[in-house]
Amino acid sequence: MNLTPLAQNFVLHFGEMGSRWGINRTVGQIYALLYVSERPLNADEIAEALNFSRSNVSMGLKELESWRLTKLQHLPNDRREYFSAPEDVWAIFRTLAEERRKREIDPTLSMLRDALMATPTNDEDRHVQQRMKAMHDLIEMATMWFNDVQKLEPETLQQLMKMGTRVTKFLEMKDKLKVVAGGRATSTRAADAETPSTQPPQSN
Amino acid sequence: MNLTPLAQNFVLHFGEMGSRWGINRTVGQIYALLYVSERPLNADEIAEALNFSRSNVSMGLKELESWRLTKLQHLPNDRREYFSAPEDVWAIFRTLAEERRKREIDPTLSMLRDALMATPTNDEDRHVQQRMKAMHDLIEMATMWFNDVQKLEPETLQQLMKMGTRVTKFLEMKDKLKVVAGGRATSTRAADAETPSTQPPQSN
DNA sequence: CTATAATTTCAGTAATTACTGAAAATTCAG
DNA sequence: CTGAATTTTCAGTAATTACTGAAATTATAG
Repeated sequence: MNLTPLAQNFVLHFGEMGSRWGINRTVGQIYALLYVSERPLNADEIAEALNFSRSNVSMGLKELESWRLTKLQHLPNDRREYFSAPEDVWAIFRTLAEERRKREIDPTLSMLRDALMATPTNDEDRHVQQRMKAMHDLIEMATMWFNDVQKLEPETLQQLMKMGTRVTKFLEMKDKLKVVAGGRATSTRAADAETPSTQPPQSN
Repeated sequence: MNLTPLAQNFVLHFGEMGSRWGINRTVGQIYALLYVSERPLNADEIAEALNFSRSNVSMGLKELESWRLTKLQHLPNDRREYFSAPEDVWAIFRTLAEERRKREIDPTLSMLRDALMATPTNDEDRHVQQRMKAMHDLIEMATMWFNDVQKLEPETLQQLMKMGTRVTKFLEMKDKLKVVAGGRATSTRAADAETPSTQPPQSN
């Protein structure tokens, strides 16, 4: 196992990136290596290619597995386990986002929700709650949106993204029509994401 | 400066979260404190509230500043600097994303682009490049999309998100028209993911 | 200017996190 | 079963990152 400079470079860069996103360098490198490899690799090959101890690789793989970013398989007449990365970059991205949501966003949301249940006993806490509410609502909305989007076929999503803000032209049109028709302009299933007190329904 | 349990809890949680996202605990806590505080705080107040050394606070604030997440101001008859967090959570989120893009995504894209310029001399590198291309394209598209979206008014964006995947109905329609018009039936059979059998109501 | 208040820097140290090698556990061919 | 191959665990150590206090720097009131 000897990496070409091209692969080497990629792997090192991803190690760095990983560490900026709360994933350790080693794990990032292992992942990058699997990602660019044309065939599944066993732990010894990984250890050799990256110059890590066998045990370090074992731990890294376990970590990756917990993120559901590796596929495990066996080769005929070989007892060793072979690892590879899923090929579809969209799927990878989705998995990662999903996992982060479960681990970090959901607990945060739940903490915020709990905190918002308490009845504030003074002005300071009243203000703290207001701020928490603002954050809670943003996160919740983003989460729900992501949840929706996650169900789309990559192609659809891709199309959507490529359209960029042009989608809004559609909304604007729709809105104008509604306004003309005399109704409330806003309203969607947002209803359950409830907008209390703060804002009156508006149409710009 | 004595934090209420409510604020305390929030601050600690954000410290934890920060560290999972590559921002150190201290910085996360300082930010959270500023975020929930009803008035700007000076460095000493922060140090006291969080039990950090003055110098640690100084460093933390510098870091936050580099992320453009603090506002600095002066109070009448007071030489000290007072810090606060921007109030608009959408703006905060945008700033953060923007900054991360500049620091992490852009360099990655540029690394990938460079690597893709090289002419591969063997099959292995050819494959490595293919994988890099896939990742490059995904990241680039997401970045461009984000760039577009960033320009939207928060309200518009909010509206879009609340619509969730229903925006795709529009695309489907557009597509069907194309197909009928005799074209290539390419890409989006978006629907089969999870098309509800009935037309969703456009407004309630 | 000068004196003092406020902030920043930074070398040293503490705390945390990453990594290793040896040993234990698991797996499986024979 | 047995024993060799493979993987995992984990205590110890290395490396990294965070934090502090003292000293230096900067800002400003008088």
